[in-house]
Amino acid sequence: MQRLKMGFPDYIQALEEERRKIQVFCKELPLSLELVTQAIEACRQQLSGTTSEYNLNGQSECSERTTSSEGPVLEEFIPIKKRASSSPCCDEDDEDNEQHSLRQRVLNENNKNSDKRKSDWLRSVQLWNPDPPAEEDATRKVPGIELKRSGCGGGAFQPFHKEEKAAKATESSCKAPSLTLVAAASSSAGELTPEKNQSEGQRKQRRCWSQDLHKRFLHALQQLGGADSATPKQIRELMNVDGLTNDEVKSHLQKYRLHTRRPSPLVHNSSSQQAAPFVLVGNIFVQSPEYAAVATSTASREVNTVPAPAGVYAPVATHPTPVSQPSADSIKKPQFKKFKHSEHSNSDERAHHSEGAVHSNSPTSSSSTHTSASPGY
DNA sequence: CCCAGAATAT
DNA sequence: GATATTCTGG
Repeated sequence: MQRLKMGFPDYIQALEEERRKIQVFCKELPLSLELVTQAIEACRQQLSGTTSEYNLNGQSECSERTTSSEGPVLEEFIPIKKRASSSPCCDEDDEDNEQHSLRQRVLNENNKNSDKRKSDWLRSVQLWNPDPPAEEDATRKVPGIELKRSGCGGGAFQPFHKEEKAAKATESSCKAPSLTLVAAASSSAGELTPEKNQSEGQRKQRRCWSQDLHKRFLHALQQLGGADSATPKQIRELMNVDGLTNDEVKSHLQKYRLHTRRPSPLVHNSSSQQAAPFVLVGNIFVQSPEYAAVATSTASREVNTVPAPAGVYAPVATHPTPVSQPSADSIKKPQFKKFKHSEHSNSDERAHHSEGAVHSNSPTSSSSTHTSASPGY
């Protein structure tokens, strides 16, 4: 009950207030009245008797401070259901059976669920590649708790924020020191898992699509004229990443396309139509006021600036364009099989990304603007 | 048989 | 949800 939130005296007060209200209906709600009255009674007794006991707060042990380092408070959050899911990447230990959920884990430092709005499917792309079991990373091991490393992918989303990434020693699981957005750096060689010889038909090790990897992917995509016209093989070749397989690219491409087409067909509740972070003006995306307000600092307005450079992914803003209500499907259209990309009957076809137009971008400078070219990713 | 893409599985 | 693998069909 709220007892936890308000402390006894307050609780009693609340009860009394409640009783007052109920009293009006004592005819209709005799029992309720009775119950509340009893509750008040009970509370009072306890209050007088054992003062504390409930005392609320209930944060008892947050004890575990992340040892030294940061001083920041650690109240306020308490990861509710942090489930360190599988730990596929980085070392296939997998198999995490028991889970002592309770016990609040401290290490929330990395917990930044700031936004989440659809657009960035990419946000979830992990940062580094599997191989190095070597981490031991910064995350302090809290003595008693051993958080299952979620490896790369796990599900932990690593919001690599444009800024901050720099310092930040307390990275969470993934985040290998390397990588960090160091533009070229890693380059073709470094990455990739050499592929352990997993004899048998073991499932392949999960491939983690690091930022760099994804960049290459995007880059290749651009050169090929968009996700719709590029084929896995071509992409793989362009990416020139050693060890990368067609299937992996294919899979990634599939996901990419998926996220690209319809970011989030969800909640369009009547009343509060959420303002999309970006709006389409002419044929370019710009930040909508609402969002701009939040993100102001960076280049106030500037229409042509497409999505923040950081993201690398431009929020595709597939426009609602609610034409006659799609009613009950459109989400599933097994209908036509392979029409390849080419003819589009008026049927669905919501604002396709401007693939064709993209091309231009000079392959060489992947770093800089990069983003802009993305189809709308 | 190779490949792409969709559908499933994990 | 992200990847991997399997299923279809060209």
